[in-house]
Amino acid sequence: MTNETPLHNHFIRQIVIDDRANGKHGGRVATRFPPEPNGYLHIGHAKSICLNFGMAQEFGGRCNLRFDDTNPTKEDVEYVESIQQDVRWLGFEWNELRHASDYFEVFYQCAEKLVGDGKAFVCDLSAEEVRAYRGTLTEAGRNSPFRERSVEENLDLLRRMRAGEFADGARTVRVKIDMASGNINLRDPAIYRIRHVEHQNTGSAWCIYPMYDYAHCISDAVEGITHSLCTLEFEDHRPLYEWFLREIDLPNHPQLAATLAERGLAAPLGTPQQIEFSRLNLDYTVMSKRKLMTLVEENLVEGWDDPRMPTLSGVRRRGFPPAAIRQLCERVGVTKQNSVIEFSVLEGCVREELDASAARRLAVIDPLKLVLTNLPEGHAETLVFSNHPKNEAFGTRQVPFGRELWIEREDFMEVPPKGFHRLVPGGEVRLRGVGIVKCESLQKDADGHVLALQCTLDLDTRPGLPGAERKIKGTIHWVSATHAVAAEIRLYDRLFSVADPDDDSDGKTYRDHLNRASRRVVQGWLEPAAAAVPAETALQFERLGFFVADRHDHAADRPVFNRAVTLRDSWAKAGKA
RNA sequence: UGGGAGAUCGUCUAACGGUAGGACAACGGACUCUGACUCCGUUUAUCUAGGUUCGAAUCCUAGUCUCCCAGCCA
Repeated sequence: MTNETPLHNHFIRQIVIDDRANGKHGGRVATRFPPEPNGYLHIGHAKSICLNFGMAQEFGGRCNLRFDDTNPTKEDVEYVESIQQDVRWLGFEWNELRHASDYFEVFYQCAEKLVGDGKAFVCDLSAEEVRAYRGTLTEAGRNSPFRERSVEENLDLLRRMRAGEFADGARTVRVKIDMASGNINLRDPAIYRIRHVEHQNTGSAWCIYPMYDYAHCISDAVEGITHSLCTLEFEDHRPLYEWFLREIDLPNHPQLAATLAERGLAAPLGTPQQIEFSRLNLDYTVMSKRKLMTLVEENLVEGWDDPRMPTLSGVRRRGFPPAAIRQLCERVGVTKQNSVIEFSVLEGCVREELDASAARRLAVIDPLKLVLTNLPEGHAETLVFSNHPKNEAFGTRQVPFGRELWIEREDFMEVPPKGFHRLVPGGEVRLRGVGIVKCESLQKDADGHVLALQCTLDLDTRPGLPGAERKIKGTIHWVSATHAVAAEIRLYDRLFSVADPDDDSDGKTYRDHLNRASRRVVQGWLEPAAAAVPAETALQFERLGFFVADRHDHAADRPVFNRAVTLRDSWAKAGKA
């Protein structure tokens, strides 16, 4: 079975181990997974989920799911629902479900403190003016002309902002740090903006909304998070994260969070530490929410859960098991190096997991008729097949067999290349579980297209007979033509034709690199026991690949299967097929 | 000509002054009633240049390259 124990230690685990050894945070470990509900989760998020929930699990700690919903103009309940579903599907359960918006009152109280302490001010500059005052990467900025307003005036303005007296964008609340800092995040960043819009969680209770940098650290502190794990791009936000925590000093000012207790929300105030790690990127795919959103909105794919999408709902529908995604995250490790993982690593994880967990079935996706001429007309029998070659616990099943069969068209060649182990005119091959057949003759249409093969079955080679031991180089799969169930088979390939679709240096964008052949739908034939399976069951169709009964469209009387991944095929790879 | 971060096989990732190891990929072979799985083997790496040291991926110096930051996004 799949081994999910750590391959090796990583720097974040080491930090946690050291912190516990030093008694930091009283030895507690508390993490959180903080998605913004503005899109669907993707494989990149899976790394963060596995890390955050994994560290908490490993050290007997807690991990919250927290929606970072501080910008109502971009967020939607559709996303908060899908995110919960995806986290659970991946195999994790949160300690508590929180929203940053649960803390809006706390953020506001903290803002009044900052204003009262002379650390924050209300700024009347427009967005363009702020940009002009900010300076550039190499030039210092200038102080806002409103920076020296009195505490009284700032407090009055802040309260009137909250009360809704001002128009969107008319004012912001900013903290006073250093307009000359080399770190632009420290040039008096805004902590509140005015937006008269409904919020998916708080309705119309607020018209001022906090900014990420301000809200995130306070949220972490309020939840008693010990290790706040985030991606590399937040590295130069860390000084700001620490500035807020230091200036607000929640542990020594618990009254700022007093409203939480009234609402029954535990608030074990602490001082969290932000630690950054690199994102998970995959080649032949895009991972930015904006681009994924575009693919969906412009119908370049069939929704967020299109099996070609790197979204968790997409890979789920594709048939990738959650254990494979977890294994991927384990295999890629946790470091601060930017990296792009080869898609084959993911496929390897999927094959490894499915090889162990998927039952075997027979199916033909590109049928060619084969008639066993030495069996009587109407011959019918039922064979017993093992469901898994290495695991008897999977049991056996009955497979109907008859005189007329479907085999895979590519398993027959009139003029075979060297090394072809399958069926050729006058040649022999083993029919899986049946015996050795010899191709005696064939029919073609006017175009030379092969219509059917006439073969004879060597009765001495049926299973159980001594003749069955006869060595033969090839074994092919088949399905009884009279019993086969027609199925829609969806064959997927990578969505993009280039390794780095994000690279637009040649003037082309990711849209120009969409793989037109990434989805192919064919009609195939299944043995009855393959069709009968419930939706979302993963199966190996022998010699073809791993397939999953489509979550939404599959029904036993109208089967629909998605190909998750092909089997490794050293024959095709040799360029012979 | 600002600030922050990172450079180890093709790709990820170990080694914390003492034999550069593992995984995936690739290639070759064994096995096989799945050309699968499994097993065995092979190829390939310390960004550069100096220095310290018996010994450097690791420490020092100077470079080079890559990534991130100028939202009232997260």
